[in-house]
Amino acid sequence: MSRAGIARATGLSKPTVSALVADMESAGLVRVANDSPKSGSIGRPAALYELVPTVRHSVVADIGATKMLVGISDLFGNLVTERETATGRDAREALEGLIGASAEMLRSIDGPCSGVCIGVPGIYRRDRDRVEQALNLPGFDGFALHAFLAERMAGPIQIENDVNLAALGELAQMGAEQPDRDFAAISVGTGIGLGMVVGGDLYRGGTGSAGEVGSLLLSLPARGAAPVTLEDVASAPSIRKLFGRAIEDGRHSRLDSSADVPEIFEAVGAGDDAARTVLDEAAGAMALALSHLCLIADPGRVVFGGGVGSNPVFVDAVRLHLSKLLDSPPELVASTLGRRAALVGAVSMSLRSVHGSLVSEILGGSRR
Amino acid sequence: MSRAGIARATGLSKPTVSALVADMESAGLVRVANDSPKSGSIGRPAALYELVPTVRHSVVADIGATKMLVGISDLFGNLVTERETATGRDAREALEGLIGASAEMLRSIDGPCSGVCIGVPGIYRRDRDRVEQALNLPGFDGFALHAFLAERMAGPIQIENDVNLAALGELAQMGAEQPDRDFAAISVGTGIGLGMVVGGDLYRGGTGSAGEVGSLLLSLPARGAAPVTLEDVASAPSIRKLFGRAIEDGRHSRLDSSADVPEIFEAVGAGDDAARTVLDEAAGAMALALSHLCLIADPGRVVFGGGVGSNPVFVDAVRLHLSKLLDSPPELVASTLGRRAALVGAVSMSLRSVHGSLVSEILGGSRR
DNA sequence: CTCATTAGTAAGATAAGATTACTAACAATA
DNA sequence: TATTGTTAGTAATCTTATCTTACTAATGAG
Repeated sequence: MSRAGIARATGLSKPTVSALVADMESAGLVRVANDSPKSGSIGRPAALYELVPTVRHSVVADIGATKMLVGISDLFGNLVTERETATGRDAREALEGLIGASAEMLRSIDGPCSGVCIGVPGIYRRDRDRVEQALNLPGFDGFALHAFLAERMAGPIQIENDVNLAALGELAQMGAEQPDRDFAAISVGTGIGLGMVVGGDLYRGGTGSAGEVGSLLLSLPARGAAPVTLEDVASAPSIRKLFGRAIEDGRHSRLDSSADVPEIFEAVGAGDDAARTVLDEAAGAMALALSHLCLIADPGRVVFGGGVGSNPVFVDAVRLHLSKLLDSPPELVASTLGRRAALVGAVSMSLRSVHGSLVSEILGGSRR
Repeated sequence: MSRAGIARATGLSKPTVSALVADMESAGLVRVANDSPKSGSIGRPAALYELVPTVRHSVVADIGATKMLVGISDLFGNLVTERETATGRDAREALEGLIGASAEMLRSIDGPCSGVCIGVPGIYRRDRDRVEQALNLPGFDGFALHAFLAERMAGPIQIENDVNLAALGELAQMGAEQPDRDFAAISVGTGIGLGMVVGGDLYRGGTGSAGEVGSLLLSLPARGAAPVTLEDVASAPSIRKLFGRAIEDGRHSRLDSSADVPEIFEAVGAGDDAARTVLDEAAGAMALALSHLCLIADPGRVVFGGGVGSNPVFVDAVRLHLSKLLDSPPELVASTLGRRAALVGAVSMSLRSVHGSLVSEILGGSRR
């Protein structure tokens, strides 16, 4: 963007913009872009300025049950480095792996780390600095994550639920094309989670535990009977279990009773009876949950992610079931980010905070 | 608030504040309060300034199915006048009654009307200027409310769903005591509606139709069977109907089969069998819907309003059922605002806009 | 080669607001 | 009762971010 363009966009005068840009350039925050046109259009060619992407780097990570993604992001949100490692046996091992990997990756970068954003598979409560309901990873539950990391890493540390980060990732992915600032991202894999974006920001709820749709009840449990939740029907382990049971019940199938979810879903297209039954059950339950979500929160769009959720066969089946439950169902799409969704969201979240601190730093500097 | 206090609160210097306050005082927007202490504490006594409540008035209204509340609010949110009239036969008659009543009430006020906020029993779509799903009032559905009112009334016109306004009303009622800026207000009466406050603001959803919980399905409808919604079990008409049916089915009761909802609820305490059954069914369904709401949106508190909802018997029953469905259920309380909830909310909403326009007016004036 | 057009700079003008130092008005205390 | 400490408010001056105006720089079109 040129100085004159900034002046037009902000309403500030050209001299003011020039002075500010000069300050920022001498501070090393911006530079003249290489692709500034020397000619081509009428008038004096503009000197296009761009952020120097390397003045700040942040560490981003997504800690999963078995695998962990760690990366370094620059100011543009480009992942300069990225690495996938095993999570390890427990929380401490995972975090030490994370710290080691990030330290090593930061060595190839000049300048310090100016922020950390990590996604965790559970509810993180800022007020108490505790991870809750992190069932997948031993030792995570009740862990004081912020205190642990603040001692060992530089810069402000942000911790967020992985599904919420995935929602932010989808927001970043949609980008400027579609300004869909209100939507929901549902992740269906080992568990089922929901992240909601409201007005371009994450919505966390009153106590920070919004989006725990895995525990959604499919109906009022009969007296004494065990309640049946969405996760009992539509998560990956449940789908496998239900498929195995369908086979035992004598349903026809060309697949083995220990088939994997992608195999099951693929078999549906080939007319597999057991696979069809299981998919219908899972998609029907998900559609019911979605109908609740739409009537309560009315997201403009729903993005499905995770191993099960990003499968188009699943999304199509849910869409069909939902159309029977709602008059005007929202747009359902399958995520294209795959397993990197939460990492992309972590980048997006750290960018917000880094940009904010950059602005106040520039203002603070010029006030002196 | 004193000039020195404003300076401390805003971070501006005392001379600046003094100049601004002097401007506002000469413009008639603020005045020295009568209760300024001439003595009592150490130091020079502060001259306490207050907004002049009568510089702006707005018209607020809540249009119900049968009755309509119209009032005039000053800058403090005091209802200077308030009137209850019959809604009339259709939308046009209601609106003409509203316009007539407000014009008459405004005559006793000096100065013009600086804003209008009305609550309607249906979804209002700003983008299309259409009321939708206003089933209770003939002629309302599809009515271009804003265009109609803008021709006949002065100032900016705000139109909002009545349940959303009731939620705002509860927020205003809670006031500064409890800063509960994330909560849900459920209105249970002829219909069932939900208003959500997120971060102190109304949440309307992607298409503006968030909170239509009346249509929430209690379970996946069996193939070919009619779906059963929350409203089919827990709304006032449904409760009466179910009670009548329970009597027909031979349940014991000291009440007539045409008993009213308050009578039915009161009978529960006396051990009435049929009443107990019906209450359990309604409260159970509501608890299921609440469990969905909590898992999805996690409100910090839920306020029940409306004829059925504000009945403590109902709230107690829902609380009991909900405690069986959720590990940590939110606080459930019955509204104390009664039928005036939406009107109070309309006052609150109009205050926000009037305060906003006042600020920009003052700034605009001082810039000249 | 000149003119229209757009980018950027220089120098003075303006005004919002800070700083400093004062006066005003009270309570507490000797 | 006079003094002292405390808080409220004002007067005069100064900073500084910004705008305005008028300029130069660099290009394409004719």
